[in-house]
Amino acid sequence: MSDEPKNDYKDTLNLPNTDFPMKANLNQREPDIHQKWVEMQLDKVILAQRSPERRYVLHDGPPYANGDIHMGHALNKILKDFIVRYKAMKGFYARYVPGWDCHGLPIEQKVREKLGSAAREKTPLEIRQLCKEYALKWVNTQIEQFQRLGIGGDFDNPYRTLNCEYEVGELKAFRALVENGLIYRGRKPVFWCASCGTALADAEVEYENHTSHSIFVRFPILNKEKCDALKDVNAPSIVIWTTTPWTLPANVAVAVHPDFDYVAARLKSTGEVFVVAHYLMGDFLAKCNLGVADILAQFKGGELNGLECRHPLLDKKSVVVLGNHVTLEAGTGCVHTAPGHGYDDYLMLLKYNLPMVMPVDDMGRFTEEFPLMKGMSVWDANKPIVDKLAQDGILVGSGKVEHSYPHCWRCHKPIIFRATEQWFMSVEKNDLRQNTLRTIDNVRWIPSWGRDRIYNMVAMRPDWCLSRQRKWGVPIPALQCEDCKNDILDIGVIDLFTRQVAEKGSDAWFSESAQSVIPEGFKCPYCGGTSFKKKTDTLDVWFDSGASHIAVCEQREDLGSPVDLYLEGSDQHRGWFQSSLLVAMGARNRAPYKAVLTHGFILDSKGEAMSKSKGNVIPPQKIIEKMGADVLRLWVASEDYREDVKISHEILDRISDAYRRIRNTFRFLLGNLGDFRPEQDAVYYEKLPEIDRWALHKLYSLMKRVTKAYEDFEFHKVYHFVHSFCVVEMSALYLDIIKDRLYVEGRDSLTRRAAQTVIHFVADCLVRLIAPVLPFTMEEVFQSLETTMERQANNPFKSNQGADGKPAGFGKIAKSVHAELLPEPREVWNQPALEETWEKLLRIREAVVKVLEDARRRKEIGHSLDAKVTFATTSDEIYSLLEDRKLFLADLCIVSSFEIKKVKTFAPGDEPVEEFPEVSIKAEKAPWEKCARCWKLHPETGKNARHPGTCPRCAGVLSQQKTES
RNA sequence: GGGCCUAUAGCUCAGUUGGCUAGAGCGCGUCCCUGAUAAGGACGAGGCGGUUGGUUCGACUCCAACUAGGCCCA
Repeated sequence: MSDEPKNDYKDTLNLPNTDFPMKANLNQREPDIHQKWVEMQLDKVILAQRSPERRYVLHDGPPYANGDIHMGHALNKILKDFIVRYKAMKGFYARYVPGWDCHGLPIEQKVREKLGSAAREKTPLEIRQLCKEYALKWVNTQIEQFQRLGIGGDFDNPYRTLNCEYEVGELKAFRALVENGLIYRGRKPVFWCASCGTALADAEVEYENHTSHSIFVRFPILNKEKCDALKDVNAPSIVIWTTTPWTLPANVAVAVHPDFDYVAARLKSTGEVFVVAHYLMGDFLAKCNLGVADILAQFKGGELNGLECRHPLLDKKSVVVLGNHVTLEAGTGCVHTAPGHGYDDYLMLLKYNLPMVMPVDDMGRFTEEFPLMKGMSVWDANKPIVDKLAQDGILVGSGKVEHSYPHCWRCHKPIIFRATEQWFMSVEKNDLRQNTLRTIDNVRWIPSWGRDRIYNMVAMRPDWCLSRQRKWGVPIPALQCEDCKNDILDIGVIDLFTRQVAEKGSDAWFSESAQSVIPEGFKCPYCGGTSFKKKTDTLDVWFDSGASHIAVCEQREDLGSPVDLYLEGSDQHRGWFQSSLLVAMGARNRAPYKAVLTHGFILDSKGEAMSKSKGNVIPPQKIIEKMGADVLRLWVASEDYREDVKISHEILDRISDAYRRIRNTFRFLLGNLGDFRPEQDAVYYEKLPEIDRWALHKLYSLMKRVTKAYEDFEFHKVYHFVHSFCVVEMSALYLDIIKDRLYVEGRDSLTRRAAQTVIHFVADCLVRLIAPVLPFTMEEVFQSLETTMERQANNPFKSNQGADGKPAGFGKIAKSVHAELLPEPREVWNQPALEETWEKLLRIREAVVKVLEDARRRKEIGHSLDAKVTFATTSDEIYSLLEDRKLFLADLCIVSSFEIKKVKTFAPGDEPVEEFPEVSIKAEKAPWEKCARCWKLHPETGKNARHPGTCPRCAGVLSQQKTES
């Protein structure tokens, strides 16, 4: 409010000016930008400028269409988007077709849940219709959510596993497997609810407490002479422990661990000899009240291999097998094995080719295979079986035990494990397993341990059970012969059905007659029968997605198979990576991908998994709303995703800071380019001041490093390089130093135009370089830059500036940064010698700045321009380094005066600085007047009458300005 | 219990084949600026390298065990 007249020269300066706002307001701006992309059909615009010959395909693993996306989805899709956008800007015809997994139990379950008891009255077709509506609703929701994240790709033509075309492709894959003889009918134990009469999926099982019998049963060894350790022992029996007496009729073997120590122990009381694990002997004797026993022999479980025992209930034998699943946690270390009633037991069946015995029917009653209790429910049979064992002297001990036991989610009755007929894909036939293992080594796994992970799994995995007793899925087109009841898979049937699917979708299996899929003259291959009915099993959903390379990539002309990259979470080594690989190997005898990239999981700040119960879940929607999708994307970029990634509010706050820093750097660049027309104003490289060339060298180095990081999929390096460039090289150094030139010098002066030339390059290169990571913000910058520069077609700038003669992408009026090409660093910018010199120079600057800080603490100066620096050195090298640049040193350190002196020794009080023993630096308040315009202190300030209060330089600039106007 | 993986400052990351007083940026604290201003600059304080053993003249780097955590199985 002072009325003292002020020499205000502010209006004569070239201060930054831009419409590009400091505050991002991403939550509002991002949807607008996305809308623009939709209007201009950006994806088509990009592809139109690329050649399909040079193609890059990232094939999308389909998320399951049953809910809002979570952070894991966001991580996965954003990473994919980085790659696709990068490849597109690299000049590739980059294709990304998003997909959705639409079939399967969880959706069917949700639909049935909603229907409640009404579900029973619905026909399969009605249920399927509801499932379809449910899935499509979520597909559409997720499309919106992914697009809100800035994910590009063909969202107009995504693939959905429920589409006819997809189902046709999937059946094609299935047909090829059938044709190659890989599909067979077998038995496998599944969860079974005897009261509902149905198989249950894992998700339909709930664990509740249950009281069971706990019994120890002896298996008398019939051929002890086969085992050296036991041949001299009198009448040894192996003892097993079980909590399900009713499974004993299905016993075919006893499993022991090959490496555990076992003993033959003779009871002091009765002289009976029992074989149990050494470690568990005491526990066993106590639980069965058997008193003490003498150890007669001790040996490894492996020595028992192949012994035969008498079956406890039936007139048959039970063999001893070796299994690593045997533990010493409870029981006797000898495990009753009934392959029809347990998964480990079933694996033993596969390993030892044991017989499959299944004396229990759909309603949980014994069949004639266990005549003694035929027709009796297994639950009712427990007691009589225990009694019978006791009666026969086979029971060694018994009691009750309460433990958690699987129950049916619907009727809450305890369930049983029971082998049923299923369709399998063999991993052994045609050497499939070995071929697959070999193929694994021809795929690039990133990180490399992915190879070991999937290799071990494929090496160990059992045959793939493909059938599900469910309605919502692609039906397995199998028929059953009405005469001999055999199930039949026939190529002719599959083909007829596939033709129907192409028209009507897989609903046709339920809507059309069996007759309609039976080829003319078809006969049952087992009995020659001619009447058939349709079976109603559907395919495992993992088969749906596992066939996508055939159903989508092979089907769509511009994709093709194998594709360049699959990119999913590391859990997919067991899931999609493997299902896709097996289908491809079985059907095509090659891998569906050239490379597989995996990311880790999202953890909270403590490194723990996120869960509703822990309350540490951060939904992506919340972050987008609060901070914007670009901030979330920057977070993805900042994390090394090959390991698990952490997210927390602190982390996001840090990222948000980094985002603002990058944004503001651009704002400063844009603000200073308002009057810069590259085609007229750009300065030749050779005429640029040294520091400008240094800045371009740094830009060159940044571009090289960032490009390499993109190539290696190391986005956290992209983030760190870019952020550090903005903070260190630009804000703290170059931009701070050139402010004087930009603001103070004449608008059209060479030195100001030189600085603009550099920051123009920086802005133009940086905006493209970061576009894949921050698509919204960089589009905003790019548009602002375009308007600012009024770029022209046929820009002459490119022809006279690039020493290598290559256009750097200038000169075209592009509508979107994402349709642009990445900037090519110009070779002239690369100046390693300059860099080396400048490292020294900058270290000296650092020392000077520290001395300035001392002066500031002494309250001698405020702004660094208040200072006058006197620099003395005993070193010839340092002296000449500075002497060569003496007119520039004051600007470099942003001080008003910088004097250098060569000295022999330092005077007292002129102690050398810590970093340089041969350098002494003094900073003091410059004894001159401050120029009202440029704020530098200068001896001649105020001597020009026409421009009071200014220094000679400013007076000159002002006179010039007058002439111009 | 098995397969694969992780562990460096409050946070995100660097540390080339074992040889440094373990680095950077952010954040934090203090100061400066008020012509990038809900911005910008400077200085400073922060680390027992998850723990314990071993190999070595020397280990954040190699090996083993343990602990904590992650994914997938059982």
